[in-house]
Amino acid sequence: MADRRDLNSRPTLVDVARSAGVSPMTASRVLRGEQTVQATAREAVHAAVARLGYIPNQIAGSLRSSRSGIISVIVPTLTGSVFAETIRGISDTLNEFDYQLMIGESSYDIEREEKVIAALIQRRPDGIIIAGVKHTVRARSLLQSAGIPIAEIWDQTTHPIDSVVGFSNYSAAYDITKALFEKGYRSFALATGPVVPGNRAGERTKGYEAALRDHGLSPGPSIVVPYYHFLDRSLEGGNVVADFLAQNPSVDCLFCTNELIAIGAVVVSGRRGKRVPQDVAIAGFGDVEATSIITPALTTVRIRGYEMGQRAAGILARRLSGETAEPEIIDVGYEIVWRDSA
Amino acid sequence: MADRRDLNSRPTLVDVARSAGVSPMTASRVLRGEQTVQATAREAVHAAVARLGYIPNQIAGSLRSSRSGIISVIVPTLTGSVFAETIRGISDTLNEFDYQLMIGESSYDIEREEKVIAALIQRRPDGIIIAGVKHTVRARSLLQSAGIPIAEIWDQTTHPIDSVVGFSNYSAAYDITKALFEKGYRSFALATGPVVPGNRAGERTKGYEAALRDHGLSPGPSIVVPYYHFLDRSLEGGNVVADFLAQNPSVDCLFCTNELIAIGAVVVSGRRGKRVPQDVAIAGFGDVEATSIITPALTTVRIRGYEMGQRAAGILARRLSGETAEPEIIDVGYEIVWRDSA
DNA sequence: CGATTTTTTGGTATCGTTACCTTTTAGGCG
DNA sequence: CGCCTAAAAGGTAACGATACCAAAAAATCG
Repeated sequence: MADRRDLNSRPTLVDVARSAGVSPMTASRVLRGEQTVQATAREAVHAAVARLGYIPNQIAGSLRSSRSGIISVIVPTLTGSVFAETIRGISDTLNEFDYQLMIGESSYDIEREEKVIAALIQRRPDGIIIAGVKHTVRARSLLQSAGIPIAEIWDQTTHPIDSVVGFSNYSAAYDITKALFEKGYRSFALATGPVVPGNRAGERTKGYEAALRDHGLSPGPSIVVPYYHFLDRSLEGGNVVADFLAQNPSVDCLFCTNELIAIGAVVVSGRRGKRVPQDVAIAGFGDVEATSIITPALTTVRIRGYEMGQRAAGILARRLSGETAEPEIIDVGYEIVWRDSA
Repeated sequence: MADRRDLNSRPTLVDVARSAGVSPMTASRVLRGEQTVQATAREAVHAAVARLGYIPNQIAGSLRSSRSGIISVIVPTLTGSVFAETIRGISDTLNEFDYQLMIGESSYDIEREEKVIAALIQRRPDGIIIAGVKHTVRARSLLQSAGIPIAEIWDQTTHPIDSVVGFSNYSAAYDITKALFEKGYRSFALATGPVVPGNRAGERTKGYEAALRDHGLSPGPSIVVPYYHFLDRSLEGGNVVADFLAQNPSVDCLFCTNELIAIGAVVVSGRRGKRVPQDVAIAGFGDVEATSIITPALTTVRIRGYEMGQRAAGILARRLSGETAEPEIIDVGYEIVWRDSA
């Protein structure tokens, strides 16, 4: 006996309508929850749906209505909880509005980001949330001409594509560096992820350097940690930074532009017998959950990752429902959190 | 002046074809990389695409070809790195095959999981990867009748829906408990996430209890930590477990069915002056990155999360390319990792 | 109770691609 | 050089839903 599933494929809305004794349009209205259908017809349709095991084909619906119900999110990485928090914020908010999330990873590389954007736009998302404000020229133009609301997050910029929900990475780095100076540290060093002018690590580095300059210090030694070493099981990033500190024994305060680097540095330094903050103070940037479990606990800049996701998703949802029409620029700020490492 | 974007909307493949002086079918072939098009035509199409800024509408393509290029993934949570590793494995593998990821969160709730499955299936994914083997009846039937390859991961089962890539949570818990017994511990306690018969926490609990029984011990006291406290910034889960340990001072070995609970327990216990493992040994389950940064480092069961994602994605990709037709059952195993906490 | 308005329902065309089949063109060969 | 086969290009219809408009049914009213 032949396989049923191959012969008669999935039922369509037309099958449901026929089985319910109504027109396809009426069935469609019932399934979309329109309130203009008589109770009897409505029940007949629901019964037919159950009887046939009908599952709407949203691809067809999307094509006709040009609404896909998809929001695309592009983040540098899914590793670690830095952006996971943001994605949770987006996801929690979007669930209320029946949008689905489609996630792309740019791997901290704007060329790759461009490819990801191109791939995602072909799926005609109703909106895009993208981490960062630094993109390739073509990526910008792809986003701009997509004709959908865009929210750039995790940064501020004077030239937004559309809406922005972020904070000033420059100011945050400036402020914590200044605060560390005021606390008495004088010999600074920097550990950062790869710097490209305009990216987050770059902005933070500039803020750090400006704060030192404004207080009469020159930027101390610095080290770049590749992103895939930010925090791996082997603590390779931490080792690299600890080596760097060993080579620069006069440094009394290490600022890390990235929380995962700071965590690695604290843990490895501690294991090598360096006392934090007595021998060297360490400050981070980001305040992820893992920060709370290490000893000493990390002095850092708290970033509102979940909130940025939530608000960006809210902006898109409101734009898409027609509730608002204007782009929004939101600064969620940041907060310096003093703990034990500096 | 009216907004251009509203008047002349996006160019379509027909526009590209006209502009290139070929038929839509030829243009379509070029864009899909079919090798049966003459070089001159191919170049003309590419030129037209660039000229018009054409972006393919994959929704239309999907409808016609009934291939969406989407793989749906359903995980209990995006929080923490437990499933993030798996998602990375999936994402890395899928990128090679031009599939996009669509992620749903079930929040450790099979009723919610059912809703998520229903929502995702309407988008007609080409395959589904789902964490866990315990589903509602309707969820199972939805998955089964979807007519697409399914991979259940993170578990083993005697009644797979289709393919399975996992390990035996029961055996893993049994083995580590037995090993702890052999190390000399005699007074056990359990900290677990919510247990539902058949879920991962339940299987691990059963393995733990069976091992104790087989060695002549009765299961000691136990405590359930709600999943949203697994590891939050406030270490609430850790506090709850530390309180529990304080009330049960005779316990010499705590087994946690969840790595995040174990991390919280180790950190909070340490801060409260309890010596681990001298006063109480603690063992975890999962071996996430955060495990490597706490003191004492955690004795645990290493789970191959990344590998499970990779292999599940590989299975689907091979099924979809027609390379294989049969479901695969893969046991990726596990490994007991002795560190300092037990 | 008939005319008019309002509410429900239905018919038709269409979204933008690609499957499938046919026609045209190029290539191979005695 | 013509015939036959293979390769390339094109025409048409269809995927399954919904937008839009028209028709039918029900409700309202003088």
